[in-house]
Amino acid sequence: MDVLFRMEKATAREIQSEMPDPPSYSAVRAMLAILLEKEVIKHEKQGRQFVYQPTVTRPKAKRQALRTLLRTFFDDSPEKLVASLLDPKDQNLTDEEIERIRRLVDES
Amino acid sequence: MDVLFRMEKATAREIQSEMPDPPSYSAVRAMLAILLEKEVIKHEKQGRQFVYQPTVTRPKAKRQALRTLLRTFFDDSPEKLVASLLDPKDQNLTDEEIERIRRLVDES
DNA sequence: TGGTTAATGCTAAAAAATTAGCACAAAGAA
DNA sequence: TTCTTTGTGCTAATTTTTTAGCATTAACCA
Repeated sequence: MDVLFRMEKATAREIQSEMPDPPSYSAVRAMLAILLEKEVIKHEKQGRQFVYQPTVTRPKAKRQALRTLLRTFFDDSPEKLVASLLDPKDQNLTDEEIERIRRLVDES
Repeated sequence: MDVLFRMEKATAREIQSEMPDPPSYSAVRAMLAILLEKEVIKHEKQGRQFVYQPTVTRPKAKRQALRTLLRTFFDDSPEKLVASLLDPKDQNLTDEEIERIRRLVDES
């Protein structure tokens, strides 16, 4: 699902190639069939092949992922998350990036 | 693993109770045995029962999770992540929280 | 056009995960 | 102490996932 959320749309082959420790092509297809059945993803025929994409919209998935991350690692504190972003131990932001973030926060 | 990262340590029973759509207690125990075998988690006896915890340190897992989130939903752009935090559509921060984030960014 | 490649539909087997449940032991309560 | 509760160690059965591989068909290319 991570691959699909990142790519938005992808074929079975593409999904497999983007997966870390990819299982066999058969396994990927079987999994996609399961996800289709659960209506977690949908597919549409594009020429000869199927293109898969998540059923949930990307913004919704994004909100959910953000919420889960906050809950799991940041005690539900957005501030702690930002602190992590700024911490050179966690991320490696350039001065320019930090400056852009500063402007962003100042504007709100 | 989300549960374990959030709780830091937990018994099989606790893990099960914190899981969304929890499987059977047997399944949880079986899964923990698999994770132990893969050395993804470790356990120590505490009185009569086992307390489980991830093998990877929390900071390391946190960094990894943050990187994955950035990659999956924010084009590897920390700025976009912060924008999402500030966007009332995504998160609902109080003015005070935003102010604290502003101070944080200004100080760095 | 004809041949090759590559995608899906299917099937069947193997591997892995999930489940229930029992024996045993330790902790706690009456 | 004795009884009850609760957690682990196991086992076995069921269910689910993973895998390989073949037939068929559509797209592509020389």
